[in-house]
Amino acid sequence: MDEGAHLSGELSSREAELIKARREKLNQIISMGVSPYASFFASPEQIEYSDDLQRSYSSLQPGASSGKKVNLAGRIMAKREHGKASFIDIHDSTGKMQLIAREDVLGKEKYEFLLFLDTGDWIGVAGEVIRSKRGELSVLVEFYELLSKSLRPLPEKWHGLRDTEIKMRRRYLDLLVNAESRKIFEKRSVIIRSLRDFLDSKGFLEVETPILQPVPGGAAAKPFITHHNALNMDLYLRIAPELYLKRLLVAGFDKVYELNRNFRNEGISTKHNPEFTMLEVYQAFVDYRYMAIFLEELITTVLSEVNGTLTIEHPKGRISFERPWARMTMLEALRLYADLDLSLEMDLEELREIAEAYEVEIHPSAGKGWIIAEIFEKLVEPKIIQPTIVLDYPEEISPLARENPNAPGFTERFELIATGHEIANAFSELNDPIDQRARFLAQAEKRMAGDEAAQPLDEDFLTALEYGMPPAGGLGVGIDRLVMVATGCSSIREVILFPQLRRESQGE
RNA sequence: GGGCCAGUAGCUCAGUUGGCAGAGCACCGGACUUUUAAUCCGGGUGUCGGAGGUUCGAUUCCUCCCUGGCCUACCA
Repeated sequence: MDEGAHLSGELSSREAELIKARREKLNQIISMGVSPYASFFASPEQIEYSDDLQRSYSSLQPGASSGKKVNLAGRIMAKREHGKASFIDIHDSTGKMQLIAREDVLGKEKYEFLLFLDTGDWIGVAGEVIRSKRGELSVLVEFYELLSKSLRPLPEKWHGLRDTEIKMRRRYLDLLVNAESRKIFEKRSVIIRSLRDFLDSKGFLEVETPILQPVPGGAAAKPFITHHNALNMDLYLRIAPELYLKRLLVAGFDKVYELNRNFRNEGISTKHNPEFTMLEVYQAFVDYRYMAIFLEELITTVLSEVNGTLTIEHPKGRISFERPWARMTMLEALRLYADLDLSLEMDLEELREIAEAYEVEIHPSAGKGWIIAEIFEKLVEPKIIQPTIVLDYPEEISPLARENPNAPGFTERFELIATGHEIANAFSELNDPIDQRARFLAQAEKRMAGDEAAQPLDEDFLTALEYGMPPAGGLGVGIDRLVMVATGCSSIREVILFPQLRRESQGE
């Protein structure tokens, strides 16, 4: 026995008793010759949804009968027994519908069997749409069929399921009883559909590139490693699809995107899940300034569609995504938010001291650009609550971005920061194969110096670049983060259906 | 990795300055033909996260462990 007993299958006596009672009912049902797991109830087009019924019969008066017979299927969520007439709430995917069961309609035997069923059981019913005397739209049950017997008790109906551990480990229970949780994932679906619609309407091609990559590139992160037996080679779960999408630019696709799952073998937190969803978009012949406008349009379109407004009530305050968003360079942001005047002209030592003074830890191999970015991330990023385009990231930490001709040592790169987090990242893509090789070699030096996340040289990618990649803007949007912003959630686990958790302890 | 907080019935939560463990919902039995957190009557179902320790006695105090949350670090 261990702390996870209630989750890991060993049962305390109370739970065992509840389950035992339901199993006994199950046996009783079987012995009556009734299938507890019927294969089907009706064809899909014959089954109504509860919210459709609510709309269609909105004018039906209390106490009135519609004369219309419908089929409905759902899960029993509540029973109110009143002797010879009872009320049963069932939930389908769209919401709740009340069933009215009457002994004089069903006959004694069928009536009693219906009430013998438990909350959690799935049933299909047929009957007339009526409105009860108290005004609740209902189906007067004339026929029903048990579709699936539930063998475990549901969480409480009024408070729902609060325990965050059970919510995440048994997300189906959370979604089953907590409408707010369901709403988050419905919104997530709307967001993703809206992103696709937007990109498709702009003529982008949706593509799929390898998740198993021989060289994990396109971002600075530690990868998961796996092995292909037949080829006898190690492969990496991608940390980003970037280098493959750029190969497609070389190929001549000038507008491509991939909604992709990335995998990074790093810490788990309220902002990090080992696998997360990213949208990457590449468009030829544009630069990062264009991508900033593109991003504004993309995000505002999606937010309007999902929320009907560009204002979001967030734990960190009211956020407005009205355009145009603030724009500033990283150095300007450091001046504005941290009152720090930094530049690449300063000595490395001086920058190190400033970092130390603000308790910003830096990697021993970090150069000036990296240190400036570190200071920005620790001191400034959390303070940027309203959407802000932060421009010109140091070249040292941007090995795939084009250098900014107006700001030596910096690149044409921006991130969208909001609610104190990075939401999106974009640059004018580096398409010079000679420069790209040099950047990779600089990364290799960092790797030698102990920076595990430094980007490895991808010879095959360089070969592609040598054939000629058109100038292009690239954009990555963290979809989980975007959903967090759109739904006002402050933990990434709330917007991922099955977030990664520690394995349940097996006990001692 | 470090700090703080939490874990009590199937669920949501009280509580015990160390002395037989509590409520609501759910569940079981009964009444009820219009309820909707139905109501009424009766029933408490538990290894108080786990293992040790202190004690006449530990769910309560101590130590360690497990799991989760928040903060922090890491994730440039």
